[in-house]
Amino acid sequence: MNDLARVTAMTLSIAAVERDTGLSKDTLRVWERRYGFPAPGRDGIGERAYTFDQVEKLRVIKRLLDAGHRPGRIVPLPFAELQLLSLSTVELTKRVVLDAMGSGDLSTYMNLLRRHEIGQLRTELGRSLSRHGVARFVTEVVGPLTTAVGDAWIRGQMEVFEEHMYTEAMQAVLRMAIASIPEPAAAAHPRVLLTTFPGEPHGLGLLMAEAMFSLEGAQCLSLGVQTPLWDIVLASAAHRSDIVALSFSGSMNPNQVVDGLTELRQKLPPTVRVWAGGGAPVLHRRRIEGVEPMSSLEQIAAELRRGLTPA
Amino acid sequence: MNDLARVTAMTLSIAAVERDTGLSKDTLRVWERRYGFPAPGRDGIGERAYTFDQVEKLRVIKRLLDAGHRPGRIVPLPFAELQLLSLSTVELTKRVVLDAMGSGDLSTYMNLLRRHEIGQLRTELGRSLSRHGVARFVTEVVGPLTTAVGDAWIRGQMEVFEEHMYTEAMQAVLRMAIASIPEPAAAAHPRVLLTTFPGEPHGLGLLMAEAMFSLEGAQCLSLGVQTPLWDIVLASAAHRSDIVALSFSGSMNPNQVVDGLTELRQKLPPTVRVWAGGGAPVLHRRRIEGVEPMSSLEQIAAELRRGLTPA
DNA sequence: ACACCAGGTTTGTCTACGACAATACGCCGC
DNA sequence: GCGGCGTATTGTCGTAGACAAACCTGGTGT
Repeated sequence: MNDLARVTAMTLSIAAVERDTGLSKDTLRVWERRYGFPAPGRDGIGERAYTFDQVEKLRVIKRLLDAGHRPGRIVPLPFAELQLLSLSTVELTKRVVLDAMGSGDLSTYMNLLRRHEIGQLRTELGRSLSRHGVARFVTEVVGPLTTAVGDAWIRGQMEVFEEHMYTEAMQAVLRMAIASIPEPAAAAHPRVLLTTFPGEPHGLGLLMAEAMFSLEGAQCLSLGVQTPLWDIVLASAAHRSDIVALSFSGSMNPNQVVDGLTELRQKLPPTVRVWAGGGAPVLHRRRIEGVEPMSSLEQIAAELRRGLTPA
Repeated sequence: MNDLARVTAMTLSIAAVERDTGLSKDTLRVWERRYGFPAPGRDGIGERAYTFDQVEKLRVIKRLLDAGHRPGRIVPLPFAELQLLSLSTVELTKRVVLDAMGSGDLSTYMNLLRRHEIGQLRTELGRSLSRHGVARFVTEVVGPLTTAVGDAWIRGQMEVFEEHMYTEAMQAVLRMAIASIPEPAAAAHPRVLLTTFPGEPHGLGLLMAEAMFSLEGAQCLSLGVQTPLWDIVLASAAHRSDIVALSFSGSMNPNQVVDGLTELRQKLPPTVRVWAGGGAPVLHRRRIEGVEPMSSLEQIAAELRRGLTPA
């Protein structure tokens, strides 16, 4: 963080590495102690100074962690082996990709994205929306495509900025789709509050859910992403919501998911239902009292049609 | 984080407090050492257990910090005095509010927001957009209104969830406005990449800027918020952008702003210009070599019209 | 009265290393 | 092959001290 480090820019501070890799400072220090990597040099004042190569390797490691590998096994590995591992991780998720590729023009969209033809991508997505209607577009295109994009990222075949481009394009299309759904008659329909927890930046799941809810006539109020817990409670009261719907991606820390949901459940009145959906595996591995896991977008519609009699 | 704490839910762990207040664990511990507040109890395993009252007070303190107060002065103060301070902080920002209120129906929108009439708010904003056109809508309504909302939050007169509601409603309107701007003829216009740094979650500034750029015929590519530094560089290369435009709100840590901009400037080719705008005071207090601070939305249009001859 | 500089205080972040609870692995017996 | 139990792994929290950068304050010069 001193001038030398900044001017030469050959090294990064621990805070910069935390920002770039998503690994906490505590974790970085404890890995250094335990596995001997990363072993940063020190700058003039004795603070850790990481090289670009180290950060590069850390990013690959982070991806592999998210894909299910364990630190003790992979952190000590040389860079080349990590890259091999990245590719072989394809196996774990092959089914999803095959599903995705089988069901339509997903590969078309993926190719447009890879070529950074964002305008074209948005046009094609809009066309698909018109052709299939909102419901099928969301369940058969947006859902699988988003999974495929996340998957490509895990395998190291897609950069973060490409995922951002995808999110931005899809967001534009989805918001247009949602705006096209007519407002429901006021009463007799459930009121739904949608948001994500702090630390969860992925908003596409939220928009997909909002579309599904709106199609069933629910009165939706979205707070966007990363709402503090206490504000979810306040907003739920202000909106008089029947359901609080949360979205969790695989990038969320499982502890934060479980702790947060437990805490939220306690702070909300028992009459308010909590629905949790998204790609985070922890949702289905650990049951939480009073929180209903949604395993698919279709389940939203199904549950709503079953009526809101207590679970 | 043990079961006792979770089940009784009368206390929060230090991680939960960091999440709810935005104050780092390090800061919380050092305040306890120095000022004697917060002085949390300990749970069964010796970890800090914060009460709701303490968290409540911490949130007020955080607001006051963002408004320019200093920890040593305010952290030891009793709760009642902090609340008084919150209100008297009106002075600091009075001018902005008066400006805002003077120039149109901003108070109408503020009242709708306070009453949580989000549907109505969106309708009225859409009407205003149609009436004034995109450019005037952005500079005379969105800008001042966003400032007024942030200001009300500083003064403790608006909850975070209300700010989220506002952001969501405005985002819908702005995206529609941007979609209505026709694509420019391909060549001869600058290509602009828009995004924010990690840690900066506020996306409205980005959308306002995108609207202004698009109106001037620029080819915009937005990555949304919180793009890692290195991915900004990659995206800039992929998009062959002439300008990288960043947005910073007052909530950003000044150090992260300066360090990040310095680092980004070094990683980008010198031919790519870096424009930094938004409400963060640090942008105008400290000059950064090769980074051009934008003090207003109007300046975007002005600079673009001046042409892209080197600054 | 205003600008500027020096000296002192404040403040966030970094250092180090030990400890422990929760989770996941892997072995064993069925 | 599959369920249960001991062991290894792993992230986070604990302590306390240090220091650079930012900020305030008071004094001097113009």
